[in-house]
Amino acid sequence: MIRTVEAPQRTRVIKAAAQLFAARGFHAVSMSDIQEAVQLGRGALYHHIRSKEELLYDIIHEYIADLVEFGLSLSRELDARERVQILGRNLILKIAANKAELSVCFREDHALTGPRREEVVRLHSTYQRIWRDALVDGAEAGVFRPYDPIIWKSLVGMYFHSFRWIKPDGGLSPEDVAARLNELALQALAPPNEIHSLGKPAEATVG
Amino acid sequence: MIRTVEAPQRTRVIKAAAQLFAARGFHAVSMSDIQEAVQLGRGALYHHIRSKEELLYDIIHEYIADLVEFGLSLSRELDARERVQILGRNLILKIAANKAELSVCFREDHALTGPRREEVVRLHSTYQRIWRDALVDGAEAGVFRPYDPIIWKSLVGMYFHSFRWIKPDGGLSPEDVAARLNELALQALAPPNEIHSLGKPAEATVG
DNA sequence: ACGTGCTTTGACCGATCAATCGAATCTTTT
DNA sequence: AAAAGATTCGATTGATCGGTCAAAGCACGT
Repeated sequence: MIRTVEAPQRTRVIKAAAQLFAARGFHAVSMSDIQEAVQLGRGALYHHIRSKEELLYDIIHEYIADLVEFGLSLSRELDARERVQILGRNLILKIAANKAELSVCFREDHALTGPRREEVVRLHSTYQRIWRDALVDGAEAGVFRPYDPIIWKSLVGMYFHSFRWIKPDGGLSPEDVAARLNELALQALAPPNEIHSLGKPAEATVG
Repeated sequence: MIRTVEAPQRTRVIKAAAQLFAARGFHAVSMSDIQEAVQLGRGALYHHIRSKEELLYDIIHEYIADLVEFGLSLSRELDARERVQILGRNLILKIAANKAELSVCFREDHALTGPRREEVVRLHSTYQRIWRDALVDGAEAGVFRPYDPIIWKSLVGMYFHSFRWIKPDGGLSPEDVAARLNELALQALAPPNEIHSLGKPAEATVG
């Protein structure tokens, strides 16, 4: 058989597993399901991964680490409103582009145990702190309402939750979805009883 | 042994199962775990329930049906802003009062199969439609920005997501949490470039 | 004392789980 | 062509899964 530059098996396994985990949940997917999806024997499958849980860890870690990396690369010099828009746009585009993987990130993280779980929890809170910093800075600059942890959790949750209903190839492009969510968030964040133009949509690129 | 009016075993089983399902996820909890939690033998446990999945269904159905019932009881004559506040308050209070059960409602519904799954999906979309109607009515009345399904999904998702971080007995009372979320939502919903007083917090009681 | 009906027990069932292993096969290098 | 390394296979392991069953325990009315 002619070997084209097809994706290495390990990548195939990870991608197939992510789809299955997202659709049915980690514990509802058996290794036999995965082996059937990638058309490999039992031994071949375990030649590419160490265990079922590590397979889950690899999926989750890769994508959360990616979000964190992007967030940390943002300069705190930027206007808080712009920062929120850039963060929001990046998050929504990532979710739309890798729906299964990020669904797993947000829904199946509790299936991890021990050090793997701790590491993911750490990354998760690091990412949320990035958002929190933007809200705090914006409050101090007077462009956002006073910082409130409830608002913080709610707003981030609103973005996160989009993995449940986003249709990557639906009528509305992910760019549009991100823009509308950002507009909603910025209006919600504005100091009460104050009008201010919402500022042009962020033009920053997403890694 | 003196038989006081202790909760019937079935209720104990359902409550314990809800805690376990919420903490670890449906498929990660074995019947042995539940039997250990309620201190019953295998047979006694199955004397009170029909199957593991029906146990999950009972938990989910009861609480979603409760939300739907409350929502349907709301008169469409009410001002849309007030309706959103009443719906939001009811939802948050229910989540705070029954965190485990509602976490299961929102996170473990995909573990159901067949007709049970369909029924829960039906209830779920009925409840979301109640919210949608409020947004549509508010838009027509001019008190909300034009209706947009993305805003609809995002707002409802924001309320839903609170089950992840709410602490029922934390420093902030569920009433306060609901009030703040409602204020955030109403400001987000207001027509852009318009000031208007947000209206007094709803005083309606919650069933 | 006796029977009746609800509740509990724990051994037990077949199915399925994640993971292992030695051997076979294919690819690449020498 | 021969050796070396990477990849695949599928039978197999022991543990655990959800669920069943016949028999026993128990409270209570008669």
